[in-house]
Amino acid sequence: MNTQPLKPPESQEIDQQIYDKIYRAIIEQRLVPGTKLGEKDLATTFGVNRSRIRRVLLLLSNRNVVELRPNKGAFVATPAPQETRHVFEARRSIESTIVTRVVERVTNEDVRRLEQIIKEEGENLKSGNRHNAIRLSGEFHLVLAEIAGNHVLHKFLEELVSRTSLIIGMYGTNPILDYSKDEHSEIVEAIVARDRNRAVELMDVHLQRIEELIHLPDQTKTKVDFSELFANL
Amino acid sequence: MNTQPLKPPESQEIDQQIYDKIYRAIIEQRLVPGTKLGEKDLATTFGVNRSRIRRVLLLLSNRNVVELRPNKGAFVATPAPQETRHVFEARRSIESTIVTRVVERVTNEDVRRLEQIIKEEGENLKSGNRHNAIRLSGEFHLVLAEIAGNHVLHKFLEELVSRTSLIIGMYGTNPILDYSKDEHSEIVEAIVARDRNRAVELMDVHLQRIEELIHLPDQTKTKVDFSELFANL
DNA sequence: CTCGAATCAATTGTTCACAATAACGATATT
DNA sequence: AATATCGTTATTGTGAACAATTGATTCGAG
Repeated sequence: MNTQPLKPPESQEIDQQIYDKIYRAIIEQRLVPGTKLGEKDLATTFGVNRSRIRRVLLLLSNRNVVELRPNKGAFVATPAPQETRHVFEARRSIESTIVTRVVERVTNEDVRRLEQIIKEEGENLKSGNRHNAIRLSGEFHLVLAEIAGNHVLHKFLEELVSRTSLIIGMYGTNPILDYSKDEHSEIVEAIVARDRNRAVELMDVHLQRIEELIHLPDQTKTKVDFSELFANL
Repeated sequence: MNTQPLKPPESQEIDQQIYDKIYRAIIEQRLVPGTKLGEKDLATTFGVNRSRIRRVLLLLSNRNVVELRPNKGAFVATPAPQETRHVFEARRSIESTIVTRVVERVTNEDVRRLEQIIKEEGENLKSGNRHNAIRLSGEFHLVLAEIAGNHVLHKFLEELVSRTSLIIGMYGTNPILDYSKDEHSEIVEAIVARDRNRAVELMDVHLQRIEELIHLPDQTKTKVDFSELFANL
């Protein structure tokens, strides 16, 4: 299958491959928030020049997956607790539109694809393969965006899903994934039934439930403002 | 006012300034879609190294404001006609949420700010300063996003507004700007009256009207698929 | 022993020269 | 006259050397 000519990969494609690998490692939580991403290390492991890595890290930071601290290097992003509200509000806004379009456009083939993902979600969860389970639970939402047929919303949701994954990695509680599979099933049911209102409502509730299971850190511990604290001492 | 120490600007800030200047020139339609952005030219005009320009152009392309064609260089993005639907659907989705939040949170100070923008819109339109009028009509929407207080949605809308500007630059018809000022006024009225439904509806209609005034090119002329055309000849 | 300064190693950031590619134009060929 | 071929020039892309910054360690003074 297409062995002989083997055109040399375009420079852009190499970048994309490296980008995807780092991106995936992060959203699968193989790389936890705060992990340092040294340029030299990455360059040697991917067998490329350092400048290529820098370019990829710049783009990842532009999508809030990586944090670039000047003169310190790149780190897996550590989203602030306050971002949670914003990310989930944005998701509810965008995914409500997506679900609406999906109900209008979905084909039998699409439904099969969604059900396949849900099935794999269950399998990976049961077998304890958390990395795959996490990725698949995000994948479900992204496939919906694909079916909706709006590239712009798809791209936005991609960013939101990855940020959600980081937030869960930092503040998430365990059972978040446990219910996802069933809730995804319900959503697909409503879609198949062409019940727009129910599908949108279920998606909304689904996202709300996840947000509620995020355990924001105790403000008293983390958000100490020293300048104010020591002002009168 | 803070003249003496004059700390040397951080490297990141220089990048940001250059980014902003190019970005602004594009959304104000001083640089029309398709214009070539030569690295050397930009580097000399901004008095910086070429690598800095490359970095900025990479980020601009990542936001769909600039198009990077390999080995050819950077060009002001030329959005495809099909993108129009996607961009406007995304805008309606996001801005409906934004308006909802604004109705809940708006202060008198905010209202004054919005009215100021609308006033300037009118002035610049009347005096024929199209560049400023364009920027301000986008600014109105971005200030709403600010008032809504959601950084994520604000960032998304920033990208959508700039893409809208490019689309209008390519396919827009003249009277698009003429009604904007009045429609913005109506929206603010509804916001002040805390009438959520009306505000959302007005925003929706406003965006729909703009989309309708975009004159997509005649498919018969542009979208000639030669491979299909000559298949049986 | 504690604190602080100085040195050193490692990493990030910048610059610049060179390689690769595309664009252009002139000349040659049919 | 239209097209092809070749060489020249200009522009983009890459890599490696160099500079700057961080932070870790050592050493010495109090």
